[in-house]
Amino acid sequence: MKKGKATIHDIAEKLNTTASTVSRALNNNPRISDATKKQVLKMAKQLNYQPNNIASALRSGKSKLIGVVVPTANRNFFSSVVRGIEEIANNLNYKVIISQSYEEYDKEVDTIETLLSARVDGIIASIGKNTENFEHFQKVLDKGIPLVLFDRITDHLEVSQVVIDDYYGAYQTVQHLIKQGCKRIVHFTSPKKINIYKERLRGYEDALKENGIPFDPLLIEESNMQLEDGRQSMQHILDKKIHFDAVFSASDYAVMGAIQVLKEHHVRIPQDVKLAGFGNEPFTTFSDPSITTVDQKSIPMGRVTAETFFDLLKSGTNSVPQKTVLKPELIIRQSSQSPEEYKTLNFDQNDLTNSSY
Amino acid sequence: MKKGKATIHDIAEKLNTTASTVSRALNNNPRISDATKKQVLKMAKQLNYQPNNIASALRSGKSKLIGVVVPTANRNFFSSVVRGIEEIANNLNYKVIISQSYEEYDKEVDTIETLLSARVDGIIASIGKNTENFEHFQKVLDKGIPLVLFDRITDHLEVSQVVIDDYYGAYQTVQHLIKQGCKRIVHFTSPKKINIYKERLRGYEDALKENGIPFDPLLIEESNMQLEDGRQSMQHILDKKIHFDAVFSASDYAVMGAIQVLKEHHVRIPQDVKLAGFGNEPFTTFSDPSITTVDQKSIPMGRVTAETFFDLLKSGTNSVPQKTVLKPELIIRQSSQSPEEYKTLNFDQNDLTNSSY
DNA sequence: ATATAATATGCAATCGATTGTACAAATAAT
DNA sequence: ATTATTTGTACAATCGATTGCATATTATAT
Repeated sequence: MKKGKATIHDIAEKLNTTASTVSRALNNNPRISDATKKQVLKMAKQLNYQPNNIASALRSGKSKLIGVVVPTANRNFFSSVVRGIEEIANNLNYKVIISQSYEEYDKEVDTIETLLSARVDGIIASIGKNTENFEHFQKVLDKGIPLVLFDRITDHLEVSQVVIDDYYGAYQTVQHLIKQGCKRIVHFTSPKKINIYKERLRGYEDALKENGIPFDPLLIEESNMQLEDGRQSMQHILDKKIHFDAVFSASDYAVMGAIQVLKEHHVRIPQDVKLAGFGNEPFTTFSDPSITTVDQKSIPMGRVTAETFFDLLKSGTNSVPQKTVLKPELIIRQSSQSPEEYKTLNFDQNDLTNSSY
Repeated sequence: MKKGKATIHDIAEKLNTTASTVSRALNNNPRISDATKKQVLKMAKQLNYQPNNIASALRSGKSKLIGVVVPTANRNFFSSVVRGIEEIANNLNYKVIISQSYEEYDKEVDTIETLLSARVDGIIASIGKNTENFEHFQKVLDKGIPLVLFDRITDHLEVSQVVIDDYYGAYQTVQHLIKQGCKRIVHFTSPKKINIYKERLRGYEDALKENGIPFDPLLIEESNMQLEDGRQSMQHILDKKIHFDAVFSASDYAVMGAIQVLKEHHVRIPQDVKLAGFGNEPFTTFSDPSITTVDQKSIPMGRVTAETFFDLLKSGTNSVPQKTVLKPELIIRQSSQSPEEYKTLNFDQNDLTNSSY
C-alpha cells in the first residue's frame, strides 16, 4: 500500500514544518515545544515512520552497533557472556553484532576488519587460541575505537580487560583434590600459553607447593584439550604406567575424555581417581559421574564487560585501561568425592587390569 | 598520526581526479580504465583507506548485512547452522548479525524490529517455541524484505523455508527401535505443537502403525524437553508403572535426563530399555552410554538456507517461496543396541528394584 | 578529413538524518 | 513603548559513497 518508507521530511511536510524540527522533536530536544513534539510523534506513528539508522549513523558518526568477537558462540561460556553483554547493550539501545573467529587467526583479523567497516562504535573481544600477533587489535586502539577484552586477554595491549581469577579457581580446585587425599595430580593444560592456561597452571603449582607436594613434570599433559585430546592424554598416562590419583584439567572437555578412558579401563571414579575440570559446561552436570569444575561467572562477566565498555565509550579513549578480575566458583560434584548412592553402585572390580595407579 | 579516516575524496584529490571515478574504480566498474584502477587501488592502500559502509548503505540502500534470528546460539544445532550461513554470506561479502530470541516471543518481535532499523538486507530466522503470532514476520514480508525460515517454521506465512525431514528422522528411529525388539516405545514430545514436534510425532505413529503396534497415549509424555523435564517424564512413567521397553525423545536433552533416572533405578541400558534422541548434540557421543540420535545436518542446512536467501535477494520478492527438505541421518549408538564391550561391563543386576517394565 | 562510435572521466544530485547558526515570535525588563 | 532575553523553528551544510547524465578524449569507419 504505502510506497517508500516515510522520512522525517514527509513528517515535516504534513506538519508544515521542517525536517530539522522533526528530527529534534523525535530526539526529544529541549528546544522544541511540547506541543510540536506531540504532533510530530503522532504523525510519525500515523505514517508508520521508522528511523533510518543508516542515515543517522552517517551523519552522527555513531552506529549504535557494538561488535563482539568470540572464538565460538557454541560454547556455554561464550554464549552466556554474550547474553550478559546483550542485556546491558540493549538497555542502552545498542545492538550487538556477534562474530565468531573459530579460533583461527586469519578469521579473527578478518572479522575485526569487517566490524570496523561496518562502523561499529566499539569492539568487545575474546582472543583466539592461535593469535600471537595483536596488530589488528592495536589498529582498533589506534583509531580511537573503544575496545574491551574478556577472558582471553593479552599483556601486549594497553586495553581494558575483564577476566576471572583463573589462578584462584585452579588453586581452589587443586586444594580440594588434595583435601580429598590426592597426592599425584595430573594436570591437563595447553601448549598455547595464553593467559588462562598459564594462570591455571600457576594455581596448580602453588597449591601443590603449599601442601609440600613436589611438582612432577611427568604429570603435566599438554594438548588442545578437546574431548579427544583428553582421551589421548589419559591414555598416555596409563600407557606410561605413571602413578596418579587425580586429574585436574584446564578444560571440561578434556576431563570428559579422560573419564571415558578411565571407565574403559574400569578405573573407578571417584574411588580410584578423582577428577576436576574447568568451565562448568552444562554437560558436566549430567555426565556420569557428574564433574567437579570451576564456574566462570559468565553472565556477570558479560555484564561487567559491557559496563566497562560503555564507561569507555562515554569517557573517550583517554581514560586509563581498567582490569577487572572476577572470582570464579569451585563446584564440587561426584567426580571428586564419593556421595552415598555412588558407593552402592558396585562396579565390577575384577576388571581392574591396570594396577599402576 | 593520520587524522580522520581517508575518504574517496581524499584519494581523488591526491590523484587529481574525482570521487566518482574513485568510487567506480574501487567497485571495479568496467567504464574505468585499468590504469586508473591500479592507481586508485594503490593510493587507497597508501592512505589506508577503509570504505565507509554506512555511507554506501545509505546511498545504495544495501547494507550488506543480513540478520539471523535464532532461539539460542548456545545450541550446537543453531550455532552450526549459523556457521553454514556465515560461510556462504562471507563469501559474498555479506556480514551476519546474529540475534537471539531466547525462545521469548517479545524478544523475538523486538529483535526483528531492531534488525529492520539496522536496515539489514534480509532476515533468516528460526522461530521461537512460544511464538504463535507471526505478524512481525509478516511485516518483514510486507516490506518486501527477503525472509527465509529454517527448522522452526510455520504454515502461516508465505515464505521460503528450509527444514529437515523430521517425519522421516523419527520414522527411521522408531523403526530401528522396533527392529531391536522394542514394542512399548515411550515418546517425549512438546505440548507446543510446532512443526518439528508434530512431524516427529507423526513419524513415531506411522512407524508403530506399519509394524502393527498399537498407539498408546499412556506412552506419550509432553514437556519442555530440557534435561530436567526428561527426568520428570521418565520418573512419571516409572511411578505409574507403565510397561515400556524404549524411549524415543524428540530432544537429546530430555533423553539424557531419562537416562539419568533409569540409571538411578538401576535399569540397564540398553539391555532393559533402549533409548534414542533427536538432534545429535555433542554430548550424545560422550554420554555413558552414548546416545542414538538423529543428525539434523546443521551445516548443510545453513548453507542451503543461505543459498535460498541469496537467490531470493537476487530474484526479488516476486519469486515463489521455496521449501527445501533435507534428509536427516539416524546415528545408532550404544543406547539402542548392545555392543560387545558393553555386555561385559556387568552392572550389578541385584539392584533392579523396579520390575514394572 | 569528417562523422560515428566507443571509451574514460567529471558533474551534481541523492540517500535521510543531524546540527551550527540565523531568525522570528513571544515574553520580560526597563 | 522600546530594548533585551528567551523560546521555538527554519535554513543549509554535512556525513561519504553512488549513479544518471553530460562531456571530453580516443579509436574506428567512411
